Amino acid sequence: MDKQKKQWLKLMGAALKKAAEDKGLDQSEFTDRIIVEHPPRPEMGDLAFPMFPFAKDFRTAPPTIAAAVIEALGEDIPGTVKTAGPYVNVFLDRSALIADLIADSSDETYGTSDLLAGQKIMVEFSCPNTNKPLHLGHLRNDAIGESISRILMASGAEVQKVNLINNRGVHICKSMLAYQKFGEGVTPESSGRKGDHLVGDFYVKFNQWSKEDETAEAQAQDMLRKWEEGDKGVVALWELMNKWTIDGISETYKNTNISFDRYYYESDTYLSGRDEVVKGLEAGVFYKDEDGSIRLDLSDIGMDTKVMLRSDGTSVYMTQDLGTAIARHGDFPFDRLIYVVGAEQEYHFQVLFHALKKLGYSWADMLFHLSYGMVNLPEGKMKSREGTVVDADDLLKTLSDMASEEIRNKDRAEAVGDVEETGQKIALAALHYFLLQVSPYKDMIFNPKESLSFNGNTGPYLQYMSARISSMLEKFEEKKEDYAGISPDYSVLSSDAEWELVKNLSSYPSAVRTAAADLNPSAVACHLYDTAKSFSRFYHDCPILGSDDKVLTVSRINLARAALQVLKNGFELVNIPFLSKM
RNA sequence: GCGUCCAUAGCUCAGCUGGAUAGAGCAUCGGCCUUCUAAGCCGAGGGUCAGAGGUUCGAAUCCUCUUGGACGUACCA
Repeated sequence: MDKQKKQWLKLMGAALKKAAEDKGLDQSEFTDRIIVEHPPRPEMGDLAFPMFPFAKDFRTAPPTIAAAVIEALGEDIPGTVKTAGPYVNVFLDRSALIADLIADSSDETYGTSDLLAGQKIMVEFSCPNTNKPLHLGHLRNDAIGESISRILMASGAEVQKVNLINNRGVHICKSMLAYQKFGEGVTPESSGRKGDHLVGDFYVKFNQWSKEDETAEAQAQDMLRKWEEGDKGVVALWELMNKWTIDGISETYKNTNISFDRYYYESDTYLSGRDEVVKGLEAGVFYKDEDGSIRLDLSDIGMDTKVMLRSDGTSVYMTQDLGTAIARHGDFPFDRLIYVVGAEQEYHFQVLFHALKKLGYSWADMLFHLSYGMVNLPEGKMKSREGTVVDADDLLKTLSDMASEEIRNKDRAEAVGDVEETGQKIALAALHYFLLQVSPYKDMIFNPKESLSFNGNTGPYLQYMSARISSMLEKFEEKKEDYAGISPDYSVLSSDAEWELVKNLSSYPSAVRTAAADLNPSAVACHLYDTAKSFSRFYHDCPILGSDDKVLTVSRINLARAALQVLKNGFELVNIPFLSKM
């Protein structure tokens, strides 16, 4: 559709100019002000050009201009035009557009572009703590980060996905301490408990214990100090338990199709961050406060001061992020670094970016905080203390089980083959679609009862449509000989349902472009829903294999194939597994 | 207090750079399985786009104020 839009913009520009000349006006910048739209109802046309903006220049009512423009367009145009009050509505040459679509959408490159060619973009996301398993909030982060990365790649950028493991700090020591006291040597192997959950259990245990024993917090601090000093026993335990957690979390990543090109560990970067702060102090960017801490003065951007290094010389979150950013630019000289991090850390990133700028790093302007909203429950925030946190693995398991049960209830077990595997893929579709259909920056509500549905505007609905197309195409392949030598004729695809589907499929690339420009996967997710819905209507209204007209069958098959390709390509971008059967 | 963000159907969410009668799903009610998978399709009801001003030929969209909410304003991450 892009091609046609551009073509019509040009035609419309020329026509406006001609109409202006006829009136004795000389307005050469008309073309910049032309707006293309889509009429609200299909029977009104495919493209709409409002004439309001030119009313002043022409000193005429828009409908009159519309008529003049149509006059100026003449007869020799690819399609037909009609005035609709102040609008010039265009009806595109359908068969030409369909032929273009079929040709363009033949493979996985449909929807990709070179919009960001040559750009190196680093995307940071997930960033778990190593003291507990992932929860629903992480799943949103992961879904956004992974999807954004894929969308940017599809737009031609060279993308590096990075994860920062927060494996250092007193919260880690709390799990360790509880393990020392109550663990009795239990391991993930001996208990059969997934490593991250096992470590998380001890984190919970610590919090219970600290209520009874008021020295608990101090003991944890003491352990952190020992860790920083390199105490062998503490470091060994730290390494062991970190491995458990990371192994467990990695399994969750694997189950959700999330991956990283590179891992950074806070334990590696906090020291280099400290060096940077010291350098910054010497350079006069930072200053030493009366209390001994090293700070950044932010009064120039209307904020207070911020601690870069504690008075005892230990590092804070900021210290570490400073070191990490600098290390990253060395590893991968990015044109853009996108931090996918919750909105509650906006202040932190403002300070971080400002600090880097003041330290003289020219690339500080290329840092971007993709600030996303929280996932809340109907009763409010998820609170670990109240045990209302939705665990990622539990949620996935619940969804998978529900999907598997659904398969059996519908007597599809035999058709799909591996019920459990299919169930997992349906679960992923449900989850990722649910998380990505919402604009990232908005808070969202997860209602377990309602959100776990597989009907309606959901991921499984999208999968269902792709599965139906697949099995139909399979059937077509079986009787392919019957259609040998039959060529498609797209002028036979004249129903509303077909045309709506064609228009949707044609605008898929622009949905991907929007998603890339706005860093918003929901543009793709929502477009795919429209695709599935359009296909569904087409499929319902238009017999394909059942038609006696072989030309019609072949033409519709090609359209269905295009729909499947769009769904498949889009699924890849929003991390929804494709199923040929369900 | 100050700062940032949000407010669209009973609920969960779309609504592209301002444009024609504001859209989906869920829920409610009513149709459709002798025909390509009913996880489907079709239809009905449901809206003062939080409120008030303003800009504009034209506002859910831009500006100002008010109200309600979230988050932040740590030598936590």
